[in-house]
Amino acid sequence: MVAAAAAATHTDVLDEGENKCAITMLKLKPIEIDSNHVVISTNTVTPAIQQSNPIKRSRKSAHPSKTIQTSTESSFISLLTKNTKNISIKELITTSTSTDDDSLSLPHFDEQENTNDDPDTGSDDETSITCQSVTSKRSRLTSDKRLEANARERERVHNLTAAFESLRQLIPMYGDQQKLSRLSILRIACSYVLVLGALNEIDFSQEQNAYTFNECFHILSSTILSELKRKQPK
DNA sequence: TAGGCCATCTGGTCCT
DNA sequence: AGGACCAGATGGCCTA
Repeated sequence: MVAAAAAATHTDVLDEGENKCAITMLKLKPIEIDSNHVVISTNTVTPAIQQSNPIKRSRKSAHPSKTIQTSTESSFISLLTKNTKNISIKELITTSTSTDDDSLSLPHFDEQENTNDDPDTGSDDETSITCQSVTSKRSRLTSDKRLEANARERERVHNLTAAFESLRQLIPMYGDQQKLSRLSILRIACSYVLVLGALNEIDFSQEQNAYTFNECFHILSSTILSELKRKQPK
């Protein structure tokens, strides 16, 4: 199936016989979709994805300890930029660096007693006062809530990744060695929908142009070729 | 080495 | 009110 689709997509213009062959092959694809499109499941796919890519998982798992401070800093500065338009960039930098310890590397908990002995965070110069006045307007999550939210967000993104992987396996020109970006997957999938629609005499195009099958197939072939050009080594 | 891509964290906003 | 969703920021990996 993959090989057949791959062969077909390397020919932009097909004659009648090849078209019939392509139609026959492409008609097999919806059957696969019908049988597989419900594979995605929050409870089943995500663990598989997590285990299928241990290198990335382990690599990314080491990420938070190294970047939480800078990430929080950037978010903090961007938040300050949003909320306090009268603060200059220089002041923002001063604020972020003057409180660069626990106050930035960890969330500021509402119910946590701020009996911090740290002289830096305890210093009540103008910048720290400004910082406190800004942070008091924000709704902070507790550490447990923050971790739970992070876990949910990871789960959500993992599901998204799993859905992309599932979609990638359904589109033509997918080989085991093929690596397509999410954007490429979406582009090819859109073109593929046009082809499937043409096969069933349904116009899925946004403009309702009623593309012919040849036009749809050409669009699909062009899309695949253009996306592969981005990936394939020269 | 620059750029593309992705995972993760985070805070804000929307929805139920 | 809590969870889902979203966007911004950041760093790591890979490739041309």
